[in-house]
Amino acid sequence: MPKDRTNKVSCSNYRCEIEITLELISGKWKAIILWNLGNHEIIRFNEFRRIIPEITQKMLTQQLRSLEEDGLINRKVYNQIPPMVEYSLSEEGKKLMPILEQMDKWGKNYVDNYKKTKQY
Amino acid sequence: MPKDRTNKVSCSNYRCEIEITLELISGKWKAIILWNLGNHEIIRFNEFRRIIPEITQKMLTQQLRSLEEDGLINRKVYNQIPPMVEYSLSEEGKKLMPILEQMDKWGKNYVDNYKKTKQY
DNA sequence: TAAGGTAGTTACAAAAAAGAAACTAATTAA
DNA sequence: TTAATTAGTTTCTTTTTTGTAACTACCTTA
Repeated sequence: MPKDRTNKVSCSNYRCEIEITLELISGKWKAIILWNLGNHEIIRFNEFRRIIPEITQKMLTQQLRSLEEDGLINRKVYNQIPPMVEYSLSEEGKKLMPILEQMDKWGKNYVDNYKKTKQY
Repeated sequence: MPKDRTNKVSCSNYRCEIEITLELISGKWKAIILWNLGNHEIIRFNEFRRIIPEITQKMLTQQLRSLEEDGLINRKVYNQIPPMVEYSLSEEGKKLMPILEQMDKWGKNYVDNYKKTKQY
């Protein structure tokens, strides 16, 4: 009869806020968007399209709106023609950057260790 | 004419290993699986099913295999009847734990700041 | 007068992820 | 001999995510 090792976990039940955090930055584009905002301070809509050429307008709008709704980025609209909209990290968004940096480091190290056996 | 702020980003092009890291832990179950392994050392297949009751057998196998293939967890099979299979974090997987911890902390703080306005 | 730049929206289609339910094999215990 | 336990597999369906392509409005420049 196996010992029960499922005693204590450091979050309520077995779930935790990792899932929330992960959800906010998951998907094909959100992390790239946040990361670029972390490095550029302010990025406009079409600047994003130049920085991330593969993203479609639809996905870009969708992801930006979602990030805004979640309070990770700010959207500042200048009421002028031609339109000008500036995106930037919110305070909460800025607090995410150390995590993204760690993920970047971990990923680089992982690729170094595994590039012999796996392809990306 | 707007200034071009898209000069330097701290990874090749605009993409970076964040995407790789994120891919490895994304999905509905992987982070929970890793987090629990970080807290329990060893977990058997059916133990996982008790810890995470909502997961189906199919998803559990699928995610465990994927994590194993990516080198984040170890799968140790004891050739006996009834079968016994022990899952644990690999060295690379262990290195992920500080990131998950930070994500947990960030998420908790985020929920504190935003629970007034948003529901989860 | 037509093209180009701004920041989008809309409808539809394809692909990927997740879930439901039934099935497997070997052994032991009742 | 029937049920329970282990660790899964398989097929099919639903849901979610992502992509394609065309369209909008307003103004400036050629």
